[in-house]
Amino acid sequence: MHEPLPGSFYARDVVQVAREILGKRLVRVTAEGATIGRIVEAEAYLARDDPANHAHRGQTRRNASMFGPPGHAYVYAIHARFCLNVVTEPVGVPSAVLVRAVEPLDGVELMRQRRGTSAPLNLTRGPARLCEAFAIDYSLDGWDLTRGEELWVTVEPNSDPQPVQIATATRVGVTAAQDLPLRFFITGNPFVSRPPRGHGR
DNA sequence: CTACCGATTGACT
DNA sequence: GTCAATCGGTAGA
Repeated sequence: MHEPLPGSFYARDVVQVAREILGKRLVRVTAEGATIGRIVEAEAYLARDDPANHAHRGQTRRNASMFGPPGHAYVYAIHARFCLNVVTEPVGVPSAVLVRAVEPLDGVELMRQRRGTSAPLNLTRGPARLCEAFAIDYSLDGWDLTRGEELWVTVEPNSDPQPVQIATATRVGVTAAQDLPLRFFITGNPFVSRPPRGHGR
């Protein structure tokens, strides 16, 4: 139970991984305890022809993890907050999936303490919020998610007989390649960070 | 060294 | 809906 997904899950096309990681569980274990959440929203960053990818202009110290093995974490900071990606595709191909939101399943009280708020929707809805709730920072950049220790992704037990319904939209916040349909989320899940562009009244 | 700026969030009108 | 705090990464002088 809570077996980590193998490297072969990540060593595939980044869009396929971004879609299939939806509905999986993100597990984080520290001395404080465990937190678990269902991944409900993710974005793909392509190795080629994607100017929104941090690796678009080549390898730097920051994005080095994206050039490493699939199934490792790429953690970066933006606006003084952390975001979590999982590295995909073979070594040397800098693609990754940004985990944008999870639905809290276990360890909710610990998430509340770390976030300093009790409103459920504010705990893990958004890439930097979920990192704070799960105590994810630079110390986990490059971490091997296939080890099944400290931080990993696992298949949800008692999977729904019906597969999750996936919607597609444009990525959030990017200023380059704004029109690429590379954001994926579970339709109707309230923990998705924001409705697709053009939604609402 | 300085200047610019972003894969965000939370406060505010 | 709008807007600015925030700070490390990157590029350039």
